[in-house]
Amino acid sequence: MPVITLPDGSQRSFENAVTILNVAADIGPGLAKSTLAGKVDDQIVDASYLIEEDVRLSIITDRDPEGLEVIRHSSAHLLAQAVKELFPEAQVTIGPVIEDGFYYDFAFEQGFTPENMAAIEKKMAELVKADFPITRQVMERDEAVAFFNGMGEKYKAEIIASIPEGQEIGLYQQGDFIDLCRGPHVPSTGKLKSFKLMKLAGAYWRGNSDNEMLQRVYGTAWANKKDLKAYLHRLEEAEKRDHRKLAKQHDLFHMQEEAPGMVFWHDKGWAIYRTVEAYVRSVLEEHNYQEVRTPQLADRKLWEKSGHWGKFGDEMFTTQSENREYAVKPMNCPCHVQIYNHGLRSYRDLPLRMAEFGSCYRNEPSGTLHGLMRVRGFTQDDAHIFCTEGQIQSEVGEFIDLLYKVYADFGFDDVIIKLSTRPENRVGTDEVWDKAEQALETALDNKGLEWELQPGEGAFYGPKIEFSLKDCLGRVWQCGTIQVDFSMPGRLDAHYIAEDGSKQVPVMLHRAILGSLERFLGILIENYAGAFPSWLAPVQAVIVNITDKQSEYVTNLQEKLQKQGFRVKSDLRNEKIGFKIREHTLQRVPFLLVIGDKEVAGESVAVRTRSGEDLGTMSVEAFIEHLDTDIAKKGRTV
RNA sequence: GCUGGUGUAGCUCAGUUGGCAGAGCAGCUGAUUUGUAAUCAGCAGGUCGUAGGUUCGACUCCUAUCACCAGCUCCA
Repeated sequence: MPVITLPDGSQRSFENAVTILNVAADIGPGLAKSTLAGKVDDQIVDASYLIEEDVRLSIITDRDPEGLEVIRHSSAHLLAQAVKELFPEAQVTIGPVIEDGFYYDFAFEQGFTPENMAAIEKKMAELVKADFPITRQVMERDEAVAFFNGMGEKYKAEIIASIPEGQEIGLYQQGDFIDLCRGPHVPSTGKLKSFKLMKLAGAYWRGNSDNEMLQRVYGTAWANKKDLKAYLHRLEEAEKRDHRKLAKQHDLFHMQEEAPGMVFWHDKGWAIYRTVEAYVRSVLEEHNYQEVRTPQLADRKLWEKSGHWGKFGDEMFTTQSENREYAVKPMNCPCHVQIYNHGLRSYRDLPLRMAEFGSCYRNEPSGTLHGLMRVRGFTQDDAHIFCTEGQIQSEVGEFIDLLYKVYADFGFDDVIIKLSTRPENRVGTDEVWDKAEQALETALDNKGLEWELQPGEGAFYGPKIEFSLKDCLGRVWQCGTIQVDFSMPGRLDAHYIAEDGSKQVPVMLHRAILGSLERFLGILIENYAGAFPSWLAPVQAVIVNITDKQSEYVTNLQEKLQKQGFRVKSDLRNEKIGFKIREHTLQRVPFLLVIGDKEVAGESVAVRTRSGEDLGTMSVEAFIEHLDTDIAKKGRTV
């Protein structure tokens, strides 16, 4: 005689065991109709789940986040059912829920075409209309393996075979389609109404590139048509912020076939780049970094000694001259050690912070190139801190503070932090790794930051913290990093004389705040959708005349502002004022200074912002003050 | 690198069954001297990514290749 406690604290008791659907029906027919699943003592289960004891229960409908998750999960199954009906020879594998949707991987030799996708989507709609009940049954593991093998579903059988022995296997059936699944699912296919197949892609079986490639179908699914439409609209809006699109519209940079993965910066894009670089340089000076410059090419022997050749040789560009083989530098660290090694270092010199806007080239696989985000030629705001083991903790702490200050200046506060720890293949003793990992972890925790652990993802020489930002479509790109390195200083013979006169090997911290300037600019462009705050804007103001009569005043004013260091252009074209305003507003110039006879007479400017706001007529000095204040704010939102 | 898709004017995109390569915007020329998001008229603009092939004839069909796009793998 179960007593069921509902979220509002009310209780219902039943004579016999009841399903969640029964309880919902007992509360009201409307609720029963919209019931998708239930949460029994914090565990999400099917609506058909039989309650036999006293429990706490929440009914889950499409209004609950958990309900949406169930919808997406069931949508993946619906997709699989549709595929199996249209292409019986395709084998099912896995179909998880992801952000905003789901996907399902199929083993299907001939591959799907876009036309197939349309047919599959149509079939899914038919299956929804048929409203098949979705039922759960349980099998023993070995029985389930035999069952799926019997159907020719060898991938499913393989998945089940990897589940620990003796465990029960949950199977879900809808129509003739049966799939292994931990569930839960919606009660029937008719509950799935707002979905859309989005894209088709290859994906390796079990995420391993040594395995065969499966066909992955991505879809999105929502509680209702309105949410689906809103999502598609959101996607469209996000795509308008794509930095590659904005680069064309705002004439920032371009790339072309002859130099894949390399950037041709146009003057407006380069103006932003230069501002960013100058800003970072000033920050480095404030924080006692020395700036250096090292060669683009170095003899292969250096890279062999540093370990790069052995591990990353495939991704290095090489060239030769007079029987010597050179490699274009993919990283700056070996070169920085060469500067460190020039002369005898004392413990008094440590920590020694050596920075470079290091121009690097890496021959990245063609399929990984992506606008400014993943390129072959890039510049890092790289630095290496040579220090003692005892200094690691404070150096890492200081770096994190610095990074957050810089990110805030650029208007970023949503930073994704990951800590990657010791991989299987590594150098150094466990004690040293313990210390290094502990140092990074403690530094993060001391700042009260939230971070995700990535076990085994560290570099072979030491653990690392990654700081990532998202692009317009929510894709995550690593920007900043700090890595502890116990290996390279020793390999490259770096030493210092300790307090007791002994010769010691320093620890090296690899660190970058922005990461690659190219990638960071890509993120910046998308973050601001091309409307840069005035400290970054390639053109901070455009002066426009109403008629030819004001040309001289405009030219003089432009010169005056340029002399004060502002990036100012004038537009003297014989066009109507509305036309000019439209053009410069679309170019997202922060301020437009309109000059007519009145302004000439009053030695003033009429100021209009790119958002269409009219700041009125003011003296030139007042505008300069306004612009100065705006620039000083940088990208900070508070 | 792998799977799928896409490549036509500076940009955004049409181009039927294989039969003379199109539009809008931008550009140029002229008129217009204009007060806060598009003034009007005219003129130009192309080896249809590249290389082969099929065909009387290829932007269109086939093969290869390069680049780009989405995803996977990778990312020191």
